[in-house]
Amino acid sequence: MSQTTRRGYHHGDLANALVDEAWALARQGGPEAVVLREAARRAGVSATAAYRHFTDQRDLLHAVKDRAQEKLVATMSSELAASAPLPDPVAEGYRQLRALGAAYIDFALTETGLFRTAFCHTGRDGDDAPVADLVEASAYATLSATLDRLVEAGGIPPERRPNLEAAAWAAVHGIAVLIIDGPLARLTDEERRVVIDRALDVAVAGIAHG
Amino acid sequence: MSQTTRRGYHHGDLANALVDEAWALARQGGPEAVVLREAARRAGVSATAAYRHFTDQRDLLHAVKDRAQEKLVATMSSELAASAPLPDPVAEGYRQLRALGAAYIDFALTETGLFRTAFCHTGRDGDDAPVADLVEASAYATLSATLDRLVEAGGIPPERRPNLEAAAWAAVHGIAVLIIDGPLARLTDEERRVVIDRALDVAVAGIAHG
DNA sequence: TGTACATCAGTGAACGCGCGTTCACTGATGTAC
DNA sequence: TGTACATCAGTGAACGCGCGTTCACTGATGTAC
Repeated sequence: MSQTTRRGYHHGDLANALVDEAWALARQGGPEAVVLREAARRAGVSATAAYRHFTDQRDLLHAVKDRAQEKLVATMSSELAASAPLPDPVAEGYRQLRALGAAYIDFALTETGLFRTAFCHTGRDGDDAPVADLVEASAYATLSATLDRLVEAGGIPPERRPNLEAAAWAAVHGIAVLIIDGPLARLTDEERRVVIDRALDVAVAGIAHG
Repeated sequence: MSQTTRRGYHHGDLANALVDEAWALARQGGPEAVVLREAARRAGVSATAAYRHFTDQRDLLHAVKDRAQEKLVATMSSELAASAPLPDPVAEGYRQLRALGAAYIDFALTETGLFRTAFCHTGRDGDDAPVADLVEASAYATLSATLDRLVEAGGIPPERRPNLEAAAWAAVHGIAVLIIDGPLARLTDEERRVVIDRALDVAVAGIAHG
């Protein structure tokens, strides 16, 4: 398709086309599937051409990783926005928290390749983005804001507020990873649903009482 | 070293020697570092010799994976046994739960290569061991037994018992993964200590109240 | 509007890498008689 | 105790693979005059 939009010798927007193809590879096979030569092939271009736009294969992978992270955040946000708020602000805060967690896990299970890519090593300097980077425009920020609202509404005493992001994140991330390629991979869909539900209950209860 | 114990043309115990070397590779570089040729090299043997004892590179990796899982369980068990019990059975149950979680995370952070190997794909049939397999001789069994004791002692109402293993496991696994190569990788040692502590508090509270 | 020329964005052949794996082989070991 | 022979456990050369990457190149584009 990017091939059909190509006009003549010059591609026009090869950088984006390559990321698109790499994205498709990642989506289907995770970060290991992001092969520079294959992305170029699919874009209808010689492998060398990629080096006009990316310094490295890692550079290309990193672009996909960024996009995958954005997609995760966008999915969570939109799922949150789509749901109906509750009148009680405390209940509403907890509902949001649970919805965020559910959306995170759902993304991980339905877009496994992208999820794994969002959390892969690219080996690039500045990779393993420090939390500081994540605070802006990320799942972390959304989560953080939700927790803040919960404190304001009186749902969580302020002295228990610190570091709740990490605890909440760990709970949902753990479930996602254990199901994706850990010991919970063999569960049936129904068992899986139950386990996810239970884990979310426990996580929310932990934030409420711990 | 395995080279020095070698007597003559026949090695004597090449299978174990290869796993030892592969183990050392995994310990230092994770599952990707388990290179059959390198393990053979280190064992002082031609690469081909490995095929007398393992059908595949995957087969060798799987042996290391098994051993890494056992090591994780052994570490958790011994750390649990080494700590002082509390008089109150409920408090003791929660103390054990927390100690197990702490040991799990500690193993993940100090033996990262082995931890990652314990949870890697080997692509072998029967890999991604179903939970059923794990119930015997595993971290899962230890956790399960601890939760059972907690129910018996009255620390958890029986109706809230189901699926707590997965929830607890997810919490500690999530923290470990996020720190090992996720967004929490850049924390200082002190921040890390605080985050782990907080996450354990929240997880235990969740199990107690959720 | 036309031309000269720098720059940009591609090409395609080639390399090195290190791996896993196969092959035909040979030296060592153990067992039957 | 000695010998024949099957079997076991190694050897070393070689292959194919597909990758990332470099190289010298050429076609297309845009700008100055």
